[in-house]
Amino acid sequence: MTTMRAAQRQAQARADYNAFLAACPSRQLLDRISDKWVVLILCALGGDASPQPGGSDGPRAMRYSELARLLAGVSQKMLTQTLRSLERDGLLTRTVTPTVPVTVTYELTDLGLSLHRTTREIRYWAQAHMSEVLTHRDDYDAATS
Amino acid sequence: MTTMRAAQRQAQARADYNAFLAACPSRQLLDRISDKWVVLILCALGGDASPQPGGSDGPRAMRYSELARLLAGVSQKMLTQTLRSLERDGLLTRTVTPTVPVTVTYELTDLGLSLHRTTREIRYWAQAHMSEVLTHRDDYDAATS
DNA sequence: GTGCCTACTTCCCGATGGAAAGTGGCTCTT
DNA sequence: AAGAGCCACTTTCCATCGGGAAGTAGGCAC
Repeated sequence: MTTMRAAQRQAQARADYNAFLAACPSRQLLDRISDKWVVLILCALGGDASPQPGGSDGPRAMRYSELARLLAGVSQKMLTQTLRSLERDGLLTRTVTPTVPVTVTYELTDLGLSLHRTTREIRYWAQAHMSEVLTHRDDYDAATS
Repeated sequence: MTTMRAAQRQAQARADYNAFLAACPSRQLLDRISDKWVVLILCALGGDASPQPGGSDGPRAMRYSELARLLAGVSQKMLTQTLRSLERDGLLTRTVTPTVPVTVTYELTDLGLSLHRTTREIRYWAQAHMSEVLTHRDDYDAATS
């Protein structure tokens, strides 16, 4: 029953959802995931901590403080907020272990992993084409100055 | 000469750029492209106007007003601003044709096209997994209410 | 002239994100 | 028993950002 409902929804999705329409739910979802902290959190939990494409050790659970350290510059407020919304959307799980002091770990779900395949490409693209972009910026600024 | 310099920069890129570091230029670039309007503009110019993955007619130049209509909900201010920054970064070109009234068209460059491959995946992901996300949201809200 | 067209640009204001300080629960020290 | 410390937040305050609406520029038609 659940499976059928999911299959039906999927079929409906392919037919109805269009992120170009402002009122479409998929547009809000696109807005949500087109966010720097979302991309970086998915990359972090996906195991892309090292700079090179080949440097991934696969997805792994991470502690809150570990994420805060890796995503240099994120405020605690945004980190918590973003993690909560990703948890609500089913992209990751939040696990509280009653050690002392308490340990909270975050881990990608299968759904989160499927999006990670794309967000990792965004990061790699930014790193791989940085120099090209820098050159274009120089040209543009020189031409418009 | 130009080619060698590009190759050198590329080599340096792979060695040095890491988007997890707040001060790294690639981090700012990641911030820039992890933006809903950037994703939608690239999708629009990449020819993804129809909702289905198979519905692309390939990249094409579009007028300002055409983009404004397709990206429902974008303000003129943000559209202009985002297009300018994408032009500066070399992802698209802006062409003014002195018709009457004036015609301004935007078209992806090769660099823009290479990023479009990824942004289109983001849109498809949002549309394909919308129902799953909706289910998770219901579950989460039911559990935390 | 007046109006109309496209493609912006400017102004104002409410929403959003960052910095920093505060909270709570538990344990270890003195 | 009273601090002190640690982790994971939560709250407060303020600056910046983005949206809505109105204004601008330049050219032609009437």
